[in-house]
Amino acid sequence: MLEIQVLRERKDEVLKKLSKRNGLYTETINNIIDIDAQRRKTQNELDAQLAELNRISKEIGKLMQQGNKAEAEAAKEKTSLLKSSTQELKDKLSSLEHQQQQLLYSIPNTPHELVPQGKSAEDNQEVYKHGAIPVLHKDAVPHWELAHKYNLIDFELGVKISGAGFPVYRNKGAKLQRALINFFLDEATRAGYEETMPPHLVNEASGYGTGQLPDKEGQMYHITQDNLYLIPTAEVPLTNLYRDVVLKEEDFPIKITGYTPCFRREAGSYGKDVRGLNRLHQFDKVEIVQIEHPDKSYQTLDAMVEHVKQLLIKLELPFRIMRLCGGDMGFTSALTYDFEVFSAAQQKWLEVSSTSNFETFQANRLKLRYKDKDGKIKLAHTLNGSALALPRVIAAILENNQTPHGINIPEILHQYTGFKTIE
RNA sequence: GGAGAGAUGGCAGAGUGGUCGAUUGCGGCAGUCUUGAAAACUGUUGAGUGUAACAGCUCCGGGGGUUCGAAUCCCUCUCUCUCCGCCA
Repeated sequence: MLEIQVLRERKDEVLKKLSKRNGLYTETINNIIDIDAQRRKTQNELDAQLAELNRISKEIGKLMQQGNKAEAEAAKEKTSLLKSSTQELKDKLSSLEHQQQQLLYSIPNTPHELVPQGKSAEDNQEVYKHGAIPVLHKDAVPHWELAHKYNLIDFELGVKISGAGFPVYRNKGAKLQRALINFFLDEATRAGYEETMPPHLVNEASGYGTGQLPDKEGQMYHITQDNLYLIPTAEVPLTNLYRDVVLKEEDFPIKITGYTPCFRREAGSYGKDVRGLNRLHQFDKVEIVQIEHPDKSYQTLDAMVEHVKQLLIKLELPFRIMRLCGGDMGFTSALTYDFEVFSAAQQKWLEVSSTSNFETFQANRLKLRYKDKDGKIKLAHTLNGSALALPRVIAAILENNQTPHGINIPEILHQYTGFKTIE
């Protein structure tokens, strides 16, 4: 959520930045500013009347103590008019506040100056590329066939016990999952992130904190009986650890990592794009989150991008880094880098990480603040990145490393898997 | 699932209708003292909104109500703790 002061004081700048996104926000923002003016005016009127009411009440208290019943009664008379008019103002105020809040929720984050203009994924900017595209043998097949052939993942069995999008990993397929999770967590620990194991179900307030609610509730599984949501990413519990927190400057940076399964209802998209591991309702991911001083957050974003980059290099996967354009960037983000690995049998790039700086957008909702040197309380910056999401990494490992005799496991994983090949 | 107790400032813990935005202790910060530190002493120390700065206003788990006036009374929701039951 954008800060109302920013809209009030730097409207033109905000509108200019937002112009990189799809959608028009001028009218909404004008509307917000208008409502805000009314809201503040109403607040002032109300405050003045409440001050008067408080003054009279204190007077009555004194009169009662002095036993001056008659004057006390007279004073009471004076309050009745104030009471009804303050009530009216209160109602008006809460209605204005509500309207303003709803409108503010509907404005996405302002893109950073590096964000390219553009409507869709085609307008994203490639900023880095690494590794050669592998040339596969003539009988090479996509990962879902490999998964079947080597008994690594059983999609049909998943359908039986849960439904489409819930694969059952088996044998070396399951062990490869576990190996990757351990590898990612170890790398994050080495980079100074605190390892955590957060809850996989979160409450409504947490959903609001990171921006999944109120707009995107359809993407989350919702347990209505207890009003809990299955997390679509560890970003939600990890970032919400710092909801309603006032940090000290020396606490920065806060670096946390965690492995969790992720649950997504993902209404939409069918056909070839969703075959095999490309799109799932449940998948595993190691997330890295940082909470940082506003002056340093872009430096930190670069460091996080570098961290993810090294993971893919160590896994020997060909990949590219895309700077998302305004039209493709998430609602809450100010700058996002997507990592895509090349899946050689499918002959396409698969997104395996999204690493973003949210600036104060999440912090504003989370009330995640810090006290600066002058004792002023300010919003912190939040960042997060997948490091990494497993399924598509596995798809690429299986496809890219297949030979007529089996699949080679990247060397860095040998210590984790305990095996070097899948035959 | 059943029964009971509770929710107050960073923490502990008072406060049962009228200078309570909140006694006190601890912690934090500043100062005195000290070569320095500790101890002791003195002062200061919640958040939001608002203002040029004051003032004012709001906040004692959330929401609602009673009253001229509520941290204090009533209703309701949520959460926590204790005991019993069940259970990895």
